[in-house]
Amino acid sequence: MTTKTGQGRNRTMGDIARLAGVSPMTVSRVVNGDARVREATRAKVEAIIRETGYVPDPAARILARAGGGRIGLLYANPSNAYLAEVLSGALEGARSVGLLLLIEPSQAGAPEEERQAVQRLAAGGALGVIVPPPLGESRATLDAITQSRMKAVVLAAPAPSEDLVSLRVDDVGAAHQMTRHLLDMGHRIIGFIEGREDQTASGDRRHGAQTAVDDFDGAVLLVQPGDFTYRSGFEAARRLLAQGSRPTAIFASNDDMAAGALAAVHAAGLSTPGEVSVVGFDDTYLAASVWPALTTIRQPVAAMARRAAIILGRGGENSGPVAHELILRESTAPPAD
Amino acid sequence: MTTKTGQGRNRTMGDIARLAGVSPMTVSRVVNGDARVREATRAKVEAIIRETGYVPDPAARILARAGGGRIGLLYANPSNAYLAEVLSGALEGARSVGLLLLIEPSQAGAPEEERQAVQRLAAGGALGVIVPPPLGESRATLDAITQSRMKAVVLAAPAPSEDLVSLRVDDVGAAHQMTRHLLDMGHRIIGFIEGREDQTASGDRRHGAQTAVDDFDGAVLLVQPGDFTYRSGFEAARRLLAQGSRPTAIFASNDDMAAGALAAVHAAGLSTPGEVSVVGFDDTYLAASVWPALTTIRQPVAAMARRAAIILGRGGENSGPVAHELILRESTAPPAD
DNA sequence: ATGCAAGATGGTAGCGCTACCACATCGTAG
DNA sequence: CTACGATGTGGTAGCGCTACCATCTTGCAT
Repeated sequence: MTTKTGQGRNRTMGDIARLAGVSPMTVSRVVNGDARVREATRAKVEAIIRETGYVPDPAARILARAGGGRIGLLYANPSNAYLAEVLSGALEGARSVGLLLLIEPSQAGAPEEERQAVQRLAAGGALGVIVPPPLGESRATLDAITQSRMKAVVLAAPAPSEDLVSLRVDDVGAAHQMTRHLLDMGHRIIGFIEGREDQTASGDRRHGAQTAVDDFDGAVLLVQPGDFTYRSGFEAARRLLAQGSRPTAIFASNDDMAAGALAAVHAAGLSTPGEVSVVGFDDTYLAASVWPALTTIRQPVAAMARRAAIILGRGGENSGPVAHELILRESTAPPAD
Repeated sequence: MTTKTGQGRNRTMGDIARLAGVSPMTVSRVVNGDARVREATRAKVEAIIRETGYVPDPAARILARAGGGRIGLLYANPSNAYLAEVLSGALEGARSVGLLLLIEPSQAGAPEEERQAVQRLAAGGALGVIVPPPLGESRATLDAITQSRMKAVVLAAPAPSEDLVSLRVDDVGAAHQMTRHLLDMGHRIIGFIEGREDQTASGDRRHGAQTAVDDFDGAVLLVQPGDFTYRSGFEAARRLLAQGSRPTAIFASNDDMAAGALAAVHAAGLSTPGEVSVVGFDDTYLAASVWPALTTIRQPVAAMARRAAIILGRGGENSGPVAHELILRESTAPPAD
């Protein structure tokens, strides 16, 4: 296979440099968004890049940056859509700051596996790790990370220590806002389905809902346990609906449980939102595909992951809460009276 | 039980060589399973490797292999639970054959975007692409791939041409098996909710179900259109249940629609599986989390992706159907009577 | 013994890119 | 009009690994 003409062969940075009449170094700077390149030069190089469809070789890049410039993303097969969003956000964020993303499978609940996953990342030269749930609340993973002296950004969980940055929405505030929304609509008896106890967000959401109700005269919150699964939402809702004073609205701590609650409401021969409003949390794809579509709280998962990558790259210790959004859909209405 | 002291920085091949008292080249041969290394030498090197927990740097490996050794994974809608599985399977497969996986976002339905995504992969030196649905049935993507002269393995869709390998379960056979299962249980009126018309699998599944019913005296299949969403499943099931001769079982072409059907059955005041059995297809996480858990067909998505990576790496033209599995859960029972 | 193929091993040269430092420019102050 | 920091830009040296070829051992026929 001869490749004299550039047709089949992949172009290298040197080729681009020659075409643009600059040195390879300058091309590298342009590609990596280095600020100190004159605007005219940058434009010329960028034009050639666009024209040739040049893409820098990721392998060479990783290698050249040995010891820096790579970050890791751990994932623990959370079979949900969450991961895909984290992934695309992290990918984009990493790209934007010129970092390489090392993706490493872990396995929540298996300490030894978790430790090894972290070590593979460390061995791979990652200087920081993005840790999506549920790994973010796992001692094994967290300990392994600090032990390897890597930085980390934990997603949707509290910062477990000073060194680790955490990116999460204000669960308390969001739950408060959602509850307040139901209250303002006229609901007075609100059912609340709690999430798994071992996740900090569960307690936070409940707390937010509780304070909203407490601040409102004549309103009550009926709490039922759940574990974030559809099934637990179904059962918790069933219990809620069987109570003497039936709630006119049910606030489930996540969308899966809200979907379950929806099914329970229908199974009880009631309508949504006519007789019982149902709301969720997270705004996963389920929320929009269920019928009626769920009013819920949107967590900007992809954006959080993108920001995590950037923090790891640029070192911003930016740990403040991420903005959430109340998404109004069709599963809520004022109570019938 | 593996590593001893994983402390910090990764070792290089040179370190291992020094520790073993051989040259780096020999270590490389051992790592790559080169036959011409004396048994004693190999054993010694392997011992050191095990002891130190050394892992060769994949980037360096690929770079040294003269640009070859990478494959791409295209992904379209990041909110698909499917993707997470494809990703982990592909990652594992790529690793097992020493390939670097380039992950590239695309955008189904936007031909220009799709073309560019493929080109970025080509420019990145990918010698093959893994194409998960729905990209596998998109002309834009497929054309761009052949045009770039890359190999491709299309997941869960028919091979669009001779050059492209396809990895998919036998949809016709699986649907036939599922239907047969319902028939054997005693169901005679079976509702079928079809998938999106533009995906080949939809027609295949319907066809499989139809032939199973046709071969069975006194059984009928009531078909309703759907589009693979929860909502369409809900509505199709509602139509099915409103018919004069109500089906005692509903076979939805995927799990999302089955979940919707479940909700419709309950909304109609009927029980599952007591009065109406409901089955799905795909075995996504939804299938197991819904209540009652769905009897469905498992597509080994991760395994398919792994195999795709291996085919791309080793070049096995292995295009045969992938084994599916009928998963029996709680949503099916003989018809009440 | 001696020669010679086959079997093991080592040395050298990059793969494509980026860190680091040196060197041109340029502007502005003295 | 020189001095000097600030700002672009180029040169050089690897990152960790593997081709490729050179070299050194062996085993065994002659």
